[in-house]
Amino acid sequence: MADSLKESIREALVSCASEMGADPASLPDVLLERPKREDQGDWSTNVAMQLARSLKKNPRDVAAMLRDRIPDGKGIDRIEVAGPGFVNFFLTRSWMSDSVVTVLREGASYGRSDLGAGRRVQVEFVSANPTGPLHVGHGRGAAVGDIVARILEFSGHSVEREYYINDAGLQMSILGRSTQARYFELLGAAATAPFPEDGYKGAYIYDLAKDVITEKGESLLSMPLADSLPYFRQFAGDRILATIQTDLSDFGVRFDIWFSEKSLYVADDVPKTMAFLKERDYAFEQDGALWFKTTGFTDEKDRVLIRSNGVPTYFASDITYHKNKFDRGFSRVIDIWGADHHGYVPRMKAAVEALGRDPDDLSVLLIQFVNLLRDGTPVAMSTRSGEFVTLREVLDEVGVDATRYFFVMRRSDSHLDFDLELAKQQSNENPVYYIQYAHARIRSVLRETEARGVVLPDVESLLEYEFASEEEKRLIACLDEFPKEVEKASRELAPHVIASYAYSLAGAFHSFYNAHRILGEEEATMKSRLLLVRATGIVLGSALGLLGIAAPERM
RNA sequence: GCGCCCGUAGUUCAGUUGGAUAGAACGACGGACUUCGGAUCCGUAGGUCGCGGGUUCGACUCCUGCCGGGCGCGCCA
Repeated sequence: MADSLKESIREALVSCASEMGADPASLPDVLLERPKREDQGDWSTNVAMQLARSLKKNPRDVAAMLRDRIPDGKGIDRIEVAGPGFVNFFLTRSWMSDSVVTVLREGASYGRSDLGAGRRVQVEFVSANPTGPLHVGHGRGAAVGDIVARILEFSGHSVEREYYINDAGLQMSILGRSTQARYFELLGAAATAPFPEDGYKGAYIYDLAKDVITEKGESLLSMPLADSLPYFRQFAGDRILATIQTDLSDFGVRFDIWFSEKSLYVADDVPKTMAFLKERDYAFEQDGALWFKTTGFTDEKDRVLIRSNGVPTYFASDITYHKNKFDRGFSRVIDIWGADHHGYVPRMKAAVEALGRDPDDLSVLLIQFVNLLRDGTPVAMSTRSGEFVTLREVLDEVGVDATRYFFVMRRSDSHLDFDLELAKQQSNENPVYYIQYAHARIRSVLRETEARGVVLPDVESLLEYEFASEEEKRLIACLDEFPKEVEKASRELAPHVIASYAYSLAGAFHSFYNAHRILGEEEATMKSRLLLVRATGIVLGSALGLLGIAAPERM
């Protein structure tokens, strides 16, 4: 409906513009929106005001001219000029059954689009060092990344999900030495292997050390520390990665590729990339180090790639890794980082440009911190001391669905208050259950329909029916919005758009359900409402699917 | 000191090509169907959109100065 309306407006616009001597090529895009108020029509456009600006005409005159040139019929009841120059469209009731029929015809693919035109997109997220369990902050990144990937798939992209394992740096050695020290400590030889100053103090290190004892007994006690260290490092790293993988999988987050940083060094990719940059004059030597030349890019100063002691920086690894990504043929790469890395973005963009790509081929999504609360008071967390709330603990306490929803209910780049008690509550304070309850209710009504032997009519027969109530109208308008909301979420990489959409759809349904009976109504009304209920179930199911949250049959 | 983000109802937050009377949830208060699920619904109160200037027909939105909060500014990762 909106599309054909847009076309009519477009034609009228061209006709007006040519009469007033404007260049038809420079006309504004026709933007249709649903006004907030009933008396402002079903659809509204501000193009008249847009056009008036460039023509230096009175917006209301342009609007009136536009109104007179849009043909009646085609579902339009009347057109009004309002306010400073809005053109408001009041539709005949038929648009509602049209919309419901569209949903029912398209089913689970309603809302899908080919916005991405099948382009290959990579989403890299979480990528936490395998030096400890995932904490709450990682959880938010995991939820956002996973849902962004789902949204991109739904809007026609070919998506790969990747986890970058930082297994090459100093951190892994510290992990190994920490585990080693705890091993000796547990076996009463703490003095032999003192705990490193910058070591990982979390209790999980003791668990790892116990596991080593189970595997190896006391056999590592007599070995020189330097000789057993590689074992500890490998063992601890592997175990922790396995834990991370289990946690993510239990959180409903799946990865296609687990990419090891180490593999970049095994294949000599880092030196090759450095040579690549040098050849193109983007890198130079100074003070015994190799530097990335920022001149000409948006970053503020030159950065070290290879230290004077010959050890590459994290930045060098990262450039190499991103070159590797683009070499794999992705047309777009999305990185999801903690917001504390925001200063790193210009540098990485500059690097991408030096690699010969458009800097916009890389999108970085910054995830703000999670402020964990219990009954309104902050839960103390400190990574350094090893006291932090893990993702696992939150999942065990509040469950997957509520955790996912809470992580994406706000914009990713704003701080998030996560109240554990609230998330657990199965009450009206909790939006997750509100949404799921709507779905369960829908399934329940449809089960009851079947039990009473009511046969749903053909979808097409709905076109003869006119929905009349405010609640039906609001619900259908909401169903109608879904494709646009998906598009917006996809364009802006914004999962919270879907989260709040699901909430309003559930709300529109609850209002409808409360105001009207379905079963037992006069036949045409009953069957039309049943089809509406079914359509709502489809869209609500899709929205929940995008969020990776269960759409329950009953609760 | 420089840079990025943020400041909207008591609280937590929506609000992007600048548009109509700034929205929602929670909390508070008052109500609802003897039937399909009350984990629901309906209503009321609650705002100088941090403050001051500017741009214009029109600013929560754009520009600018200040105030307040977060984060970042390494041959760390």
